[in-house]
Amino acid sequence: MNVTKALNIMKEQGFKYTAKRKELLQLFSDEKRYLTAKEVLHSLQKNYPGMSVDTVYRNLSIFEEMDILEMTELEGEMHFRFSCSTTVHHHHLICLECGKTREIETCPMDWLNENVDGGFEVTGHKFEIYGLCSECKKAKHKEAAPA
Amino acid sequence: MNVTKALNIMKEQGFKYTAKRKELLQLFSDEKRYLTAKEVLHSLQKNYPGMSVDTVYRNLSIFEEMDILEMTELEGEMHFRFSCSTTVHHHHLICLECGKTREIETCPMDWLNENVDGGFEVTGHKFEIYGLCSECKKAKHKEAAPA
DNA sequence: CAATAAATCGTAACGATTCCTAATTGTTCT
DNA sequence: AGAACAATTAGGAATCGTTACGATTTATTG
Repeated sequence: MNVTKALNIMKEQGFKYTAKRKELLQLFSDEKRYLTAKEVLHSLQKNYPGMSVDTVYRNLSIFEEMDILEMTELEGEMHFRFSCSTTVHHHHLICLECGKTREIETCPMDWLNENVDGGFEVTGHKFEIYGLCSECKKAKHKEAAPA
Repeated sequence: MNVTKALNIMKEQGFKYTAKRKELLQLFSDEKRYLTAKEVLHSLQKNYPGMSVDTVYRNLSIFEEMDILEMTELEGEMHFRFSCSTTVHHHHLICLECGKTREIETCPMDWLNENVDGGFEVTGHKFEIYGLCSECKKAKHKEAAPA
C-alpha cells in the first residue's frame, strides 16, 4: 500500500480528498508500524492544531473498511498500520514496544481447516506473535544496565 | 479446574474465603464458556444485589493471576473462563455468539520456533479461531428465516 | 471474643471510543 | 467563477469498560 494508491481507492469509493486525509496516509507511509489513534492524533496536530479526535477515528475507520489500513487490538487499544504490500494472506510478529512488525506467510489455518468442521462455522481467526524487535531489545538492555 | 480445587489454591495463596468468591467460581463451573465482567456481575447480583463492580474485577483479576481463570480479549472486552482441565498448552475455537469454546491441541508455534529468531525475542502469542458453534448457527438461521 | 488484615461497597475517576450539532469545505454543475 | 449540495470537520458531551479510593464490614487467628 502507498499514499497514491490509497487516495485513488478513496476517490473511487466516493470519499472526498482533504489535506488531513492525505497527511494521515502519509504518516502511515512513513511509519511502517502499528500506531494508536492517539499517536496519529498527536502527529497530525503538529500541522493541524485544531484536529479533533472524531476526525482521526472516523478516518481510521473508513480506511480500515477500504482495506487501506489493517487494524488489531493490542493491550486494550486499537492499533493501525498500512496494509502490507503482499496481497497474500499473512500474519505478524509484532514488537510490543515500538509497534514494528515482520510478516509471516505461514498460516496455521492451512493445517487445521480439515479437522475443524464438526458443526462449527469459522468466520475468522487471529494469529499474532508478540515480543521485542532487536532494536528495542538492545535499548532495554542498555536501560537496565547503565554503564 | 473445579470449584474445590480453585478454593484450595485460593487458600494456599493466602486469600480469604468469602461466599461471593465461591459463587463466582461456581458460576464459571456451571457456564463452561467465556463470560464478560458484566455477565458475571449481573449473575451474582441476583443473589447479592449490592455487589459492586470493583469486587468482580478484583476477583476476576486475582483468579486469573492464580491460573484459575483464563482471560482473553474479544471485541474490545475482557472475557474469562475456567482454566481448561488439560494442563498442556492449547488454543481455542471460540463462538462469538455464546462464548463456548472447543480446544485445539496443535500450536502454530511448534512449526515456527525454528525460523523466527533473527533478533526478535518472542514473549507471547495468540491464536484463536472465531465463529459460530452449531447451536448458535441453528438459532441464527431460524431467526433469519422465520416461518 | 478481640485484634488484625483483607474484602467489600459505593462512587468517583479514568482512558478509549462514539455520538452530536453547527460550521466549514470539497465537488459538481452551470 | 459561483451557486448548490453533500461530505467533512471541530468541539465537546456522552458512553462504555475498567480502575482507584476511603469508609465500612468481614474472615481469620490465637
